[in-house]
Order: sequence, then structure tokens, then C-alpha cells
Amino acid sequence: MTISSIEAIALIDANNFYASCEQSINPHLRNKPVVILSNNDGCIIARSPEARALKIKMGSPYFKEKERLNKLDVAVLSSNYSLYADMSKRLMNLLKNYCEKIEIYSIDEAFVSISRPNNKNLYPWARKIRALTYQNLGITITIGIAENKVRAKVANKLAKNIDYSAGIFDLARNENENSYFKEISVDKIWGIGKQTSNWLKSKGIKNAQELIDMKESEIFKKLGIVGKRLQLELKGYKCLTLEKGNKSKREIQVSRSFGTPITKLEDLTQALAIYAIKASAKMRSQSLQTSAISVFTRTSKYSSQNYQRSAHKKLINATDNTNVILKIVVALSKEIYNPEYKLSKAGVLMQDLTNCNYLQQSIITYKFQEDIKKSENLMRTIDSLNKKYNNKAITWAITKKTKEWTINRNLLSRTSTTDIRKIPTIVI
DNA sequence: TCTGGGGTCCTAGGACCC
DNA sequence: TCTGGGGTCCTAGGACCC
Repeated sequence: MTISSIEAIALIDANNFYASCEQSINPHLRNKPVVILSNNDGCIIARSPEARALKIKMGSPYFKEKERLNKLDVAVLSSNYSLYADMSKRLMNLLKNYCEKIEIYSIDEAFVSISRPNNKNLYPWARKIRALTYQNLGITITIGIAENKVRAKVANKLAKNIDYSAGIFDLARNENENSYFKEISVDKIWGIGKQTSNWLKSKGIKNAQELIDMKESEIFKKLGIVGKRLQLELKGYKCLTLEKGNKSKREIQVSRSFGTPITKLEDLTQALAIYAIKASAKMRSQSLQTSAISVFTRTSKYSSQNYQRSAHKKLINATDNTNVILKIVVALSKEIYNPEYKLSKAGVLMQDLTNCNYLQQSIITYKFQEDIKKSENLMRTIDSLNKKYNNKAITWAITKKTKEWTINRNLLSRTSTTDIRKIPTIVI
């Protein structure tokens, strides 16, 4: 019989992920200030360390910063999600080889579990994956190690804040952890957002140590079970488990802000139709089907007009069929349209998702089985052609009319790792 | 002029039932 | 005439995350 070793949890994330990806495929950008813009070239969502040093703010709208960025000679790029998704896949595949369990938490972050060796020292392990990631992907990662998820997040923050940490920090290997906890402001703790941190501050709670020492009943009364779990994890108890494997999605959303606000029903319907086609393909790629479809639209958060509507439709049979979904979405779009408002954003949601491998078919529709089969084959063919020809092969006529409202992506980098035609060329 | 997108979890309260 | 209260299920919306 073996004595089971103590399991440690690490939170591994990539530093300035989007900016690092761009710098990794384009040598000219290395060691230069780089910022990445959100969809629609709206605001700044990632900065290289060099850009950070210039005090360029995260989340700041691009149009306000444009001039200054120009003056400072900062490279500005639209976000290139196919590049980031591909780099993410490579990163996660690498991590998988060096841990026992992995929960991919976001595009640039993963919780992993690893048992502590006899001498308890995980620094050599951490240094190894950090070096490998840099060598193979050109990306720097930070590793925070502790006993549970919340503390691993704290450790990761400390690894970033402490100069001599070299990107690795093991909270369980530190004696004077209170002094570290006093350095962590409450609003930097995972799970504490703006509302909660305002409340805590009004109670005189400013840092992680004070939160740990706060009366449990008071936290539970205000923050419920979520707050209670958070406090217990900070104290070192294990409340949150590692979600293993590919947990299937509960909903799929496709939504965008418009480049220019729209007022015509035609445009709204067209936009929603395009999003519905995307969402349907996304569902099929994950073997999911929807039984509840929602659409929504709204005016800009920053305009004087305030209008927001959504409409829903429940389905008797779950479906992933674009034709079926399009019909519903087009009908729903009429319900949320209002000609008096300048609409700035719209989207579709596929909810009540079920995995079609376990799907129940309603008996009423039995006689339509043949039609459904035919339709399924058609969808499969379209998906595979689009995969082969880079999403340009087949689509629905409604998407082809001229669009005045489409999003701006004026500063896109090349899709070097996912499109063979865009591979970097070397001139000798 | 121009301010992202896509998720999850939890809770309060309404509808309905007996 | 007086008209309870507990349980369940569902939904909208809040809060948070990256």
C-alpha cells in the first residue's frame, strides 16, 4: 500500500496572452509596446509589458487613446481570435503532459493538480514547464501553487507582484503567509467584484487577511454560500473542485456590437440570421442541440436612448439545424424590433442545450424522421465543406446582402498558425 | 463619430399545486 | 362571510469571471 501524497493545486496563466501571441508570430513586435483591441476595435483588452509601462489603461476606449498611442509609437492590433485559440490549444496540450488533472479555465488559464514530491518542493517542476512553454511557444507563464483554487489564484497574483519570484510562487511553502495576505487588496481576490468589494470596504475590510478574519455569519448573511465558500478556501479548506474533462456548455451565445447603429428591421434580421448560422455551427461542432432560443437587441449603453428587448421560443424537439433555427430567429427578430431606436447591439442565445448523443425524440414528430435525416446530412456536408475551405464555402443567401453595420477589424494581424496562405515568409 | 464578447452560478420571486 | 401555507419548478436578473 502506498501513502497517497498531498495534492497541490496550481493556477497557470499566460502573461498578456493576446499581446504575447502577436509578439510570438511577429518578431518586429518583440520588446515593443503592443496593444490589442476588442471586437469592433472598441477598447484596449491586452497590453504588452512595454505598453503597460507607458501607463496605457486596460479597458480604455480606443478612440480616446488613439492619438497618444500614435505619438508613443505603440503597435495597435485588432483581436485575432483564431490565432489566440490555436496558441491556447498548444499551451494546454503542453501543460497536460506535466500534471495529473487539468481544468482549462479560460483561453489563457488552467488549474492543474499535481502531487507533492517527498521533499514537498514543486519549484523544479514549475521551472521546467515555464521554460518549456517559453521555448516552444514564445510565451511566458506564471505559476501559483497552493492547497486549493482560491489560494492558488492568490499565489499566482503574488508570483506576479513579487520581483524575486521569477513567475513562480508556492503559498504552502511560506511561513509568514499573513504578511502576504495583508498585501492583497480585497478587490484583487478571485470572486470579489465591484459590488462586493465596495461593501467590504464600507465594513472596513481592505485586504485578504481581514477578510479571513471577518465573522463568518456576517459574510454568509450578505454574500450567501458563494461568500462563505470563498472565505473557507482562503482559510485553506477545499470547497471548489477541479472540473475535469470537457464539461459541455449550458448555453451558446453569438452577439456583436454594430459598426454603425441600425434602425431598419431588415438589418436587424440579417444580423441575427448571421449570428444564428454561427451559433448553429458552433452547436454542431460540440454535438449539442438547443430547446430554447432567445434573441435580444439594445441601444448603446452610452447613448441617451435606452431600449432593450428580448424574445424567446421554446422548442418541442431539440435541434441543431440551421434552417429550423433561422426560421425561428427571423420571426423573433420582429418581436424585438422598434423603429424609434438606434440599435447598437444584438445577439442570439441557444439555451437548454443537450448532448445529441443522449437525445430523446418526441413521439409526435416521428413521421418527420425522414426529413430530419436529410436535413442532418445537409448540415454535415456544409460543415465539412466550410471546414475545408476556411468558412468561405457555403452560407445562406440572407448573409450576402450588403451590410452597412458590420464590425470593424481594421488592424488585423495575419492568421499565421491557422491559415497556410498566411504563413510567414522569409526572404534571404 | 467611435466604449467587446461569451460564459457560469446563485437567488428572489412568481406561478402553480395541493 | 371568514380564505393558509408549504412545496416545487421556472425565470429574470445580478454578480462575477476572463
